[in-house]
Amino acid sequence: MTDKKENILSAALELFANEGYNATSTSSIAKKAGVSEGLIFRHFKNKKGLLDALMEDAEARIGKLLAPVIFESDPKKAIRKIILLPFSIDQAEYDFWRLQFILKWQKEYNNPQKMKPLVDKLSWAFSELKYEEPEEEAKLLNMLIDTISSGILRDGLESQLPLKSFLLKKYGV
Amino acid sequence: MTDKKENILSAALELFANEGYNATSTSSIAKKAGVSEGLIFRHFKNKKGLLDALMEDAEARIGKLLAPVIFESDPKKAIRKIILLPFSIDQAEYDFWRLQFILKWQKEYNNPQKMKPLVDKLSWAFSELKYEEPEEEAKLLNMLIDTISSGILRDGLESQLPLKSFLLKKYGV
Amino acid sequence: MTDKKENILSAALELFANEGYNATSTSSIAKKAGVSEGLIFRHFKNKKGLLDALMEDAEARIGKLLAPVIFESDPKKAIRKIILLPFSIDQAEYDFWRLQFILKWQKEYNNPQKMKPLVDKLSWAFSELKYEEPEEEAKLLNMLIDTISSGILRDGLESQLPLKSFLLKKYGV
Amino acid sequence: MTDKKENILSAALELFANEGYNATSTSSIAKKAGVSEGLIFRHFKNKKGLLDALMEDAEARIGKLLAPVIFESDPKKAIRKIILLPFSIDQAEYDFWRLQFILKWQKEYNNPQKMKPLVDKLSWAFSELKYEEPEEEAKLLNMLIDTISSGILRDGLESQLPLKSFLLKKYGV
DNA sequence: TATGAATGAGTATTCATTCAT
DNA sequence: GATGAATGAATACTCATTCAT
Repeated sequence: MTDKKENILSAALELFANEGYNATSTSSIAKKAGVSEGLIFRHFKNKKGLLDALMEDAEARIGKLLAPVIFESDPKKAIRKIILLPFSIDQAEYDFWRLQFILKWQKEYNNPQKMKPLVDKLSWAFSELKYEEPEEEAKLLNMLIDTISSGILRDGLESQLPLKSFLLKKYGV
Repeated sequence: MTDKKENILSAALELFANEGYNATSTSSIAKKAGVSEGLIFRHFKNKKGLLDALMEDAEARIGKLLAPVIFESDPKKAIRKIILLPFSIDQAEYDFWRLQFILKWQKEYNNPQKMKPLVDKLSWAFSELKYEEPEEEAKLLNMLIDTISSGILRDGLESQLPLKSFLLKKYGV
Repeated sequence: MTDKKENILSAALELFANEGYNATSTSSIAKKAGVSEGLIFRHFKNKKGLLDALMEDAEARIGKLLAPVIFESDPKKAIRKIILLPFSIDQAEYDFWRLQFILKWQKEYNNPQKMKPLVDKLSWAFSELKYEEPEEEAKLLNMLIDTISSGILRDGLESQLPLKSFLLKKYGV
Repeated sequence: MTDKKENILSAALELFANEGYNATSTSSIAKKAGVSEGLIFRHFKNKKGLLDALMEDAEARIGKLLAPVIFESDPKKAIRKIILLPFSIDQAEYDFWRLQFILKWQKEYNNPQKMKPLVDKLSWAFSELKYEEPEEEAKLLNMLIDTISSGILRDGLESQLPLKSFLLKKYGV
């Protein structure tokens, strides 16, 4: 991938994540990326194609994020790692994750299955730990993770920090 | 408030909630409301003024929703009522609530304090019930309510229904 | 029809007829018409809609042109009038007719039937005059009219003038 | 001439003839020719240069077409051959001829003299056959040839076929 | 109050063309 | 000779907004 193409992608990510997809003009992307506006359309079919490219990246990134969790064989450690996930989001990736959350509200991009592996892992862990309704427990914790993440992305890490130790204690992990 | 003004407001609500604020043109609002485009600007300073009007409505509506909960004096019943809140959202108000959730991602409209009374009430209830860390418990449950609500608005009521009895049982209410 | 709408139509006619449809930009039309570019799209769905509006006008104009010929009951006089048609095109209507001829080469607008009434009239006239193959004669003369017209529109009236008396003599009218 | 250059020329011919010069983008030519867009500009100064190249070809082709007619020493046979010309256009050359006719409406390329040799030959033939006004007769027949040709190119060979024998009979050739 | 004509800045996208490789 | 990245101006069209009526 050429330099300029990457510039476009990262400029678009930043703008989409902070201004919203519709509020971001291709001209502003070009300006921020330091390229001509035309170049965007040589590399991507159209504005939506640019968003799609960003979202394909996403799948890979999500996989990479979840890997160390999925392969944890100790259920308690797994739960612990999962609880810690949102608190360890790299600031450099805030834009990326913000975009994911924003797009959940765009029908076309809302995919509740995206976090399936995580819920499955939690389900397994709670089952190992003899919880009565492991699946529901998993869904619940997953939801908390989700909301904490969005809280961090919107209001900053500190806003959610108190919940960290509280959750770890609550789940005894 | 005249008929036409109300038409504009409800057309705008529907479109903002489903297409997004930026993706909605004033001309599409006018068409859906059955009025001339000019009239929108007679009633509202500009497009943003229309959104603001919608959001002022919001505060009143939220108050009305929370009232029966806030005045509940039995802590268990209060928690129960709060858990049941998202499951009782009137379908006719989906658009309204969708818009609230979407706008959380727009810096200007993100106001984490909006649900403060609810968190306070939960805090009080958990305190009454001698929970060790009532404030954190309150935050947590509030978050769950939040995520369940957004799940319902995005994926439909049924998608979240299993959590209802599970939560009630979990909190023993 | 408002003034400005008419301005747009006549500017478009002039430009389409002289530069060609594709070579004419909506911005040049707006400039020539002395209106904002946006106004074009309020009055006409799009650039093609503007062309279509021009072409609807056309049908009426063609009708008006042919009327005095169609109702001529003397066959010789009919033929004479028809031969004289191209030589009497009002200079003010050159653009209009140029456009008709240019568009013949655009599949969508090529309609060989447009001049049907004229061919029919000629057919009748030659039949009255006991020509052996009146239909073929009609087609032939119609073709000559057509080519003379396009010659006049392209190279000016004088370029075709010698043919006038020659044709009248040839057909004895 | 290299393969690729020829590819470009024939792709351009096809597109110019069917979509029009302005409606044809250099990118579409490149795609159809199976070459890079840049190559077009290595072989031709610019888009117009490509059209010019096509038109230079034209002169040669017209010459080749007229040769057997010009050297016919029998006046009747000459007229016959000329009448038959449009009916013998090779289908493979339709695009080429369509382009000639379309460009007649573009001032820069309109050249009424292009068919001069043919008119001269007809003039000579009618003169030999003692027609009263051989020059006007020649112009007339040339016009018919012209219109028949354009009719064939637009509406197909069959549309003009009935005129063939009619004309031959009419001119007794 | 309500309309609808009108605007000018802005939109995504396409265009012909250049240039380093 | 040939490519493909890159450009900047132009394109058709949309937008929020104003204003005379």
